[in-house]
Amino acid sequence: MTRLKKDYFSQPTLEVAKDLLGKELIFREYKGLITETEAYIGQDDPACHAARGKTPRTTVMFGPAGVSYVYLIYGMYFCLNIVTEAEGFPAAVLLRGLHLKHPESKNLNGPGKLCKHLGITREHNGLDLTTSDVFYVQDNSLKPGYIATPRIGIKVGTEKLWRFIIIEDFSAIHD
DNA sequence: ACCCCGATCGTA
DNA sequence: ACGATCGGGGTT
Repeated sequence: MTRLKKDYFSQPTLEVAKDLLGKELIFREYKGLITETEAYIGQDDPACHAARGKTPRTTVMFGPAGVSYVYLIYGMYFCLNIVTEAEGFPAAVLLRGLHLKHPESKNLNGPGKLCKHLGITREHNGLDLTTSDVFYVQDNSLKPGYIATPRIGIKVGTEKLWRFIIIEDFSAIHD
């Protein structure tokens, strides 16, 4: 059991997005298994926030891997991403689902619900998950099966199957 | 300064 | 099917 480091998040985004399934997200007192992700990859991906270049909001996506990208969506919800790939290449993995195991068992399906329940807001944007002691991803031995589908809520780039969902039911698993 | 609209979600 | 709610970013 080891914490995922810079080298891990620097891999190709699709690899990271798939491999993060089943890994443990730790945020303060919360711990849960990642059950759903989406990949947003570079300026050729029209659905990527950084598709039209670097702006104040998307600056962190151009930065080093393993850093959080948190943004406000629809004026009401926050979404949590982890930046991937080489510095200068804007890409990230959106965390869309978490099977919370601690301090309570709860299925957080949806990026807005995930952030709301954990208390993740704009103030958690730009944090380095590879050095923080309270916000990071922990490796484990799980190798869950998954399916790939189009990404949710976008109007462009829908032909890419860049959403990944765990098949297994983790409701009975605890550490 | 203005305006459009979005990587969502709960309610109807 | 739809409204809530507001900031990012392009346009005037």
